[in-house]
Order: sequence, then structure tokens, then C-alpha cells
Amino acid sequence: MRDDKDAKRAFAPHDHGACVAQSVAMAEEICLSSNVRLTDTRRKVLELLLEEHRPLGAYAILEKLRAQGQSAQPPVAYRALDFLIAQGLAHRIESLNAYVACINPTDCALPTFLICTRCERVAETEEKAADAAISRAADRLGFVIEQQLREASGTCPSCTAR
Amino acid sequence: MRDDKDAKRAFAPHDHGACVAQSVAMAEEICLSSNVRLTDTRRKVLELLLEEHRPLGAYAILEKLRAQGQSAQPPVAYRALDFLIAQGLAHRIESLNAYVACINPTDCALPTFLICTRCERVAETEEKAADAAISRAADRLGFVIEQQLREASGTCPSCTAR
DNA sequence: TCCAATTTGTTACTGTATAACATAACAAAA
DNA sequence: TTTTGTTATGTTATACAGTAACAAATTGGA
Repeated sequence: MRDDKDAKRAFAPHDHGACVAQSVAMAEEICLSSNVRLTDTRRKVLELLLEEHRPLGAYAILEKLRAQGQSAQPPVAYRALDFLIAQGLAHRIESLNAYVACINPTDCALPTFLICTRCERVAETEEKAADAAISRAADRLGFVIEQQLREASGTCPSCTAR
Repeated sequence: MRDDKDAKRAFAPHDHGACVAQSVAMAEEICLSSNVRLTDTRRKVLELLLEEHRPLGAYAILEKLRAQGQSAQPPVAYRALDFLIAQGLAHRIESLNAYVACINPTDCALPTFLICTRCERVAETEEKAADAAISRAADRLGFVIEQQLREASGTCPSCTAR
């Protein structure tokens, strides 16, 4: 089971270059073993997301792609994002209509997002107890859950310290 | 503490006329005691939401207002919705970009939404255990939660029965 | 080498939300 | 009752988010 290490790191300074490189390498592996292609555009979008620990809107991604000289009409971003999400390499933050790279794609099931409204960084935690509570409630009502979504906004430790 | 009565009712047939009337009356009281005005447009939007147990998008609301002969530019809907949400009379469903009337505004804290993808009805439950789990995680990380959001999509008992 | 499937490029469009500013209605003090 | 500050409405224009549809290019096998 996943611990708090990744979540803590998201809100703290760290060797970000290495962090990005490692995540891209991991993504390569995942795609290889899933027999799907991490094409150029898809990799670039993933890198753009990884370079922030904060969510980017689709149109912000498009701007960054254009800044790199890529063609970039809306479907370009949405296709890459759909792909990354399908492979578990990125998540959509519903309350922001924006997207983040997954911090640990090999071990990510039902994340709860903690979104700092000051610095906009996002961390993921895994809350089995929350899953269980919601599942029990659904069972009681005879509701069959297919997808779940949990997001909390507030202030991260770094921003509180300031 | 709130029980499952309201949530069960949301997915089952019931005397809907009475349900709407009662909710509007309750809204009147709440606004009176909060010293805010449930103006004409605000009441109409609330009624439109109450007439469904399903979320309506802002533009669907605008259409319905126009059908009643109201002027209805986008800000009209958004202002009314902002008001209703601020008073706890309505909720925004993030995963649908849509809005529902609150089923029990006098006793509503941190709802978890159960959204049926077949009939589109939405129920609210209160999951203290899920709150607690997420709060514990946030505490561990030093994250101060200001807002929380929980939504689950799936199939409601009525639609499963079919 | 050719085929079929996947991916990309592009246009055009639909849907969601807000900024900005003018006007109107209301509530309380002068 | 006027004036004044506040709250609510009306309207235009625009920003932001997401998708349909189809043509062209690329890729990885038969």
C-alpha cells in the first residue's frame, strides 16, 4: 500500500529534473508493457504536466505546445490527455477542469486529491477508509458505484508555513 | 444525524408536487432567517431544479426560464445558482458541470453525491467516516482542508431493477 | 509491398462560465 | 420625502472547455 511519501514531496521542494526524468522513464515502461505507443505529442504533454506539480488546463497545454513550435489545435491536447488518463499517467481534476501528471502510476488506485489554493500544487493520497465508508453507504442504498471522485481544497503545509 | 431517507427517496417515485412545495417553503424560511432575499428569479431557478431530481446545466436552466418568458442571459442563471449554493439550497455537481437542488438544506453538511448514469438522478448521503478518513490524511500531511468534494457515479437501485 | 489500424492535422462547432458596466429596486438614515 | 449606500438585474461581449467529423500521414504487421 502506498504511503505518504509522494504526497509530502508534492508540496515540498525537491530535485525536480530527476523527478521528471524518472517519471518519463516509468511512463515508457508502462506503455511498453501495455503495448501502446507513447508518441511524441503524448510524451511532450506528459512532460509539460510533470514539469509542474500543479494542474494545467487543456488550453494552457496548447499554449506551451505552440511555444515549442508544435501545431496545437484543441483536439491535440485532449487526445493526448485522454491517452495519458487511460494509461493512468495523468488525472483530471474535476473541480478545476484541469489535468495533473500522476505521481506514481504503478501504484495508483482511487486517489484523493489535495489541492492547495495558494500555490496550486496537488498531492494524491489513497484513502482506503474513505472508499470503504462510501461503498458501505452505496450498498445500503442499493447503489452500484462505477466511478468515484474525491477532491479536497485548502492550504498545503508549505503555504501555511509562510 | 441525517439518515438514508432522503437518499432513498431521490431514486424512488414519490409525491413530487408536495416535495417541491415543501422545499420552496423551507427555502423561504431559510432566506428569511438568513436575512437574504429569495427573489423571483432565484425562486424560479430553485423550482426548476426541484422539479427534477437530476442535475441541470446552466444553459438548460436558461432555456426553461426563456420558456417562461423571462429574459435569460447566462449571468442570470449563474447569479441565481451562486446565490442558491451560498445559501445551501443547491449544489454544484462538478463531474457534470451541473446543478441540483439540495434535498434537505436544513441538515446538509459535506454531502457525498451518488449519481446514476442511467436515469441521471442524484442522491446525497452524509459519510462521516469518509470525512474522518480524509481529515486524518490531511492532518498527517499538514494540509488544511477548506472544501471537500465527493461524487460517485454508477447505477441506482431503480435502474438496476430494470 | 501492400493492407489495416492507429495516430495526427485541421476546421468548425457546441457548451460552460465570467468580466464589465449600465440600470433598477430596496432599505435605512437624513 | 429625498438622499444615499447597497443589493440585484439586464445586457454585451468574450474567455475558457470540449467534441464531431473527416482528410492525411504514419506505423506495424501480413
